[in-house]
Amino acid sequence: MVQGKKRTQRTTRRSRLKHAGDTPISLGPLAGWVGFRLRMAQEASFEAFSRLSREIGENPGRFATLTLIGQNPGISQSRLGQAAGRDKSSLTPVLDDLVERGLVARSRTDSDRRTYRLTLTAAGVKALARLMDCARRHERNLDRAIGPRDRARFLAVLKRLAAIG
Amino acid sequence: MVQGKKRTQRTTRRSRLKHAGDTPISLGPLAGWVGFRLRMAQEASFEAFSRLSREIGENPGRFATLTLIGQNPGISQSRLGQAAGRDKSSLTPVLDDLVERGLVARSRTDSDRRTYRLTLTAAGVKALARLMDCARRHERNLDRAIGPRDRARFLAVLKRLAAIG
DNA sequence: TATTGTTATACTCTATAACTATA
DNA sequence: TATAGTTATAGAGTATAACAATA
Repeated sequence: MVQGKKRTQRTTRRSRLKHAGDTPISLGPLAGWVGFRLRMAQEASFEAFSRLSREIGENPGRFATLTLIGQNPGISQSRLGQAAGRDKSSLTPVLDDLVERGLVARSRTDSDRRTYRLTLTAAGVKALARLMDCARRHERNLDRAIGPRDRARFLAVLKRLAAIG
Repeated sequence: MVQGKKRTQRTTRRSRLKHAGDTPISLGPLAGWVGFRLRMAQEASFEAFSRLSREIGENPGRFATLTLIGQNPGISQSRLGQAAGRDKSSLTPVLDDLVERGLVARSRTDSDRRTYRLTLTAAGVKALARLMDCARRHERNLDRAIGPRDRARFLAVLKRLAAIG
């Protein structure tokens, strides 16, 4: 229990893009499919961001959580879960970790003593700022691959895809 | 051990896109970032494909493996791992599962008795065909969200993104 | 010595169900 | 009864390290 407390440094997938293999492998119909290419692109992007955030000693998975709390101070854990598309029980260890490391404060409200109000501490604001730097660098790298001409259109397509049933 | 053998039907994230919340949550800078939108799009796409393949009693995670074996008959487990970007040890339970269910055949070679040659069985070919149907339907759904005008360009961008260091 | 595949082990992320305390 | 959060538990997916068999 409370597994989220242990912070490991080597969740990486260093071996991910090893030597591309002797003989090229046939991808068959996969090669032209959006679903497949979407997954590959997302994995590459996540991997690159992980690397950057690990350089500053942060966990890429915490970034979205810190951002959402910073952007919506006083948000409850359940609301946060909804926004991130995760069950509230999944957030308990994440927040335990962030609180223990002094980045997030949980405070009870008077009106409804069941819920917590989540806010960033000063250290949390700082950590988020560092992660934002990483994210900006990361976005610049992605933009370079996308090309300035295609960016807006690409982003619009991604938004439409995220909304499919 | 050999955890891959148990097939669960409820790895789903039914609660993923629950009621979109009373008050809209501010995404802040996340909203305009490719990395974030890429993740959301990929999750939606994976979720949709999971649903379709579950309808036919198949695991979406097995699709790429079956496709790669079907496309490269006689491939070894190590090569397969390289192609999928996974460690060979990660494939052992996956292949145990596929072999146990009679979809894939492992046969030793004479030339090098360390490696296996992986091939699809007749049942494997059939299962793959059913998954291909799902994938085609899935692609049509994605294409509808993308729009015919943007598709080629979108795919090209995804390929470039997958290649970032 | 190096490589193929397996095993033992561990860690992340996620979920459901049952629980406590509030409402 | 219903909701917010926690705990117990489980499972998928992945990795590293050590190992046996083979090269």
